[in-house]
Parts: sequence; C-alpha cells; structure tokens
Amino acid sequence: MRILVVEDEPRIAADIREGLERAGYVAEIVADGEAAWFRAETETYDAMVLDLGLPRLDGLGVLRRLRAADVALPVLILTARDGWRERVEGIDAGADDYLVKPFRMEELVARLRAILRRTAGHASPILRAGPVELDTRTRTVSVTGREIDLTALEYRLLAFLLHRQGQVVPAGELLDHLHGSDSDREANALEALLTRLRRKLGPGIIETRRGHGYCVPAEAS
Amino acid sequence: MRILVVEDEPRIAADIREGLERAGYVAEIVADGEAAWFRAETETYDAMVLDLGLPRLDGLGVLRRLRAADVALPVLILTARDGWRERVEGIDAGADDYLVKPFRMEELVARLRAILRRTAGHASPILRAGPVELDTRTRTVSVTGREIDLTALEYRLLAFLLHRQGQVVPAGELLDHLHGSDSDREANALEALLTRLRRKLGPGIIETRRGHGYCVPAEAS
DNA sequence: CGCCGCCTGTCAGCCTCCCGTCAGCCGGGA
DNA sequence: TCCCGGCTGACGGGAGGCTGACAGGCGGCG
Repeated sequence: MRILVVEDEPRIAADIREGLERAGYVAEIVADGEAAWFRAETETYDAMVLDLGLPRLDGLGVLRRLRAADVALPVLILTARDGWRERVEGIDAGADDYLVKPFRMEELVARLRAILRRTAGHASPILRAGPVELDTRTRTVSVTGREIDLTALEYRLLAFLLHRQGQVVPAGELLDHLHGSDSDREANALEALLTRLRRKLGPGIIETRRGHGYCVPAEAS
Repeated sequence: MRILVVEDEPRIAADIREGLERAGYVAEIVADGEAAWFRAETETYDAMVLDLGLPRLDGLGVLRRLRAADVALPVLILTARDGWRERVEGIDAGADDYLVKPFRMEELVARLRAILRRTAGHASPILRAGPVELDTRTRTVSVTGREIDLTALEYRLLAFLLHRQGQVVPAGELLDHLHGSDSDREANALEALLTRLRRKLGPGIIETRRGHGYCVPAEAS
C-alpha cells in the first residue's frame, strides 16, 4: 500500500511518515499542492493524505482538480480544529473522510485503513510480475503456479517492489521500509536478503541498477 | 465472531452482550450513532446489531451512511413494536433482517446466525476442513466423526479460522476477534490456546506461518 | 459458605530457523 | 590492470513460536 502524504510542515510530515510505515504502508511526502497534483497524476497511489492549507496550490484546489480529472484516489483530508467550513467544502469536493488537527497517529491509521477497505473492491489484491503472483489476502506467493514459501521479511520486500513495479528503488529506501527509518543496519543485510529472495523467485524478477537501486521491470506480463 | 452492538439503553445493552457472549460471540457495545459509525468504519466486525432510535445520529442514519460507503457488514435492526414504518425504511436502507422489541435472546442469536451464514457465502451451517467438522447450530466439533469438546475460547478460535479458511490471519487480528479490541492480552496467551486446541484437533489442521500468522489450509476438503 | 473442578493467562525453558555479519569473489568501468 | 559496487556461502546470535507447569478466577455443587 502506497500512500501520498501532502503536508508542508516537516515535523508533522515526518511523524506521519513514521506512523504509516510502522503500520506497514509506504509513505511518500510532498510539500506543496503543485507537487501533489503532479505526483498523483503521474504515479499510482492507494490513497492520499491531504493537508488543507498548503503553499502554492491549496489542498482544496488539489482535490477539485483530481476529481475533475476523474482520479478515483481515496483522499483523507487534515483540517484545523476550527475549520468547520473547510471540512464541509472538503467533503463536497470529494474527500472520503477528514481528520481534525491535532490528531493521534492511531486515528490516522485507523481512518486510512477504513477508506482503503472501502475502496478495496476496485483494486485487485493480487500483484503480478511475469511468472510471479503475490496474493495479499492469503499472503501467498507463487511462481509459474507453484506456491513458494517466503519469510516475513522476504515477503515485505517483494510486496514493496511489486507495488512500485517499473520504478527503481534506492537501497536506502528499501532498508527504511523494512526496518523503519531508525535502523543502523548495513547495506549488506539487504543484499543477503535479496540473494535469498532471488533464489526462490528465479532470475529476471528483481533487477539491479548499479549505483541506483533495484527494480521489478514493468511488463513481461 | 465479533459483533458490534449499537444500543443506548444500558440494561438492554447488557442483556444483549450477555446473550451474545453466551452464544460464543464477542460483543462490543456503543451507545450512540456517531460512535457506531466510527467503530464500524475503523474496525472489522462480522455483524452489527443496531437499535433504531438513538441519540445524536439515529440508527437509520448510521445504516444509510454505511451502505453509502459500501460497507457490506451484515446488519440486524431492532425496532419498537409499532415501528412499522421504521422497519420498512430499515430494510430499504440495507438492513439484512429486523427484530421487534421486546424479543427473546434466543431469537436474536438465531437471526444473527442466519444472516452471518448467508453473508459468509456458506450455504451450510457446517464448516469443514479435512477431518474436522464444526456445526455452528449445535456448537459441536468432530474429528473423523468422533465428537470432541472444546472450551468456549477454543471454539471461537477454530470457528474464526474456518470462516477464513485458506487465508493467513495475523496473531493480532485473532486476539481482536477473541477478546475485542480493548484487550491487553499477551501474544503468549494465544500460543497457549493454540497448543491446547491443536492437541485436540490433531496435526495438520492449523498451520503456523512464522512471522505472518496462522491459517487453516484451503484444500483437503 | 466453602470446597472443587475447569478454564485460561502467565512464566520459564527449549527449539527452530531467520537474518545480520563477515569474508571472499565477481564483473564492469576507467 | 585496479577499484568499487554488488553478490554469495557460511555461521552464530537471537527472536519467534511451542509447551509443560502453575496459579488466579469463576461457577457449580454440596
């Protein structure tokens, strides 16, 4: 699950990133409305957390443009405590839910899970890349129809790369996702993990881009 | 099975809780519509018992919002004796069944079981996995035809896993469904319970996926 | 009211196997 | 050719999971 977080206050943004990643999501932060609009249009996310009250293009503007462009992305908006008017406008503009600042991280995660569940009907729970299939409901992975056993960490790594199929992901980001950002693990641990995972998947699934990172190539479906 | 009960009258709420727990369900009570909406959206329940005529957001309002949000949760509504109009509106708003107050607890449980069975897609009230058979009406379990007795908790755990046969269920989720979300029980309690249950069932019924959770394998019908 | 049994959470000890580390190798680029 | 980034086999520590023992609690029964 990949979440786009639009928040200009660095402290809060960092908190949200940490909370989401602790809950097993992948968070990407952008700080202003223009960037949010661009990312939401050019990449695929599973949901968006949108602070109203942003520099450049404000949150409501982003939301309206998204809906006008028929982007069905679920959106959770963050509003100030006294932003009663904002909330109403936000819901009218197509937000799926709102949360009043300040809030507890648990609540953010709970509401996010709720709107993800609601929209879960649309997205297939199965991620595919060539001969590899990953079923998020049963947490099973198969290669050319044959089921294989992955450890918890291998599974998370594969799921993450499949969510970002076609993109090159830097090693540092992978480590962050696997262990939280406060990890002093060495890069070699990731390499060892990758070796073990590749052995189970077979060749050609996970590619190395020397100096850049790793990726699962887009098609070959 | 985890049931959300929405009832503002404490006496009745307590009665329902007791009846449901006696029948082997886990009941969580909320007293008003806003709370009901929030809980139903942020947690996962197997069904909801909803009193129409609540403070703040009324029962019908809750139901309409749930259905508008595409939440498929089975809902059983409670209405006053002369609430003919309410009943019709309730069914129109997406309730699965209704019950007229006052009612006998046995009837509530029976109807609940019926709508649970319907929505689970199980035509039969008997759940099977390999040599194990669980009859939800009589609450009996047998292995290769020989009846065994399970404690209340063991039964709940087995029933839940059988309902989600083929899926891997994380330990945290199992604890939620066994005790409700407000439990500070330790993971080890679950492990102890599993040991006792497995001893009665024999090997191969409940599998551990280290780091992922537990599951009853799908095939072996 | 007190005794007794069963259920279930906690604790401690054990076992399995995951995964981080290390050391050495490979291969591409200058 | 050397160097650097990435790969891989081996191994040991430790986390995750299992189980036997025990105790507190609750209901049943005399």
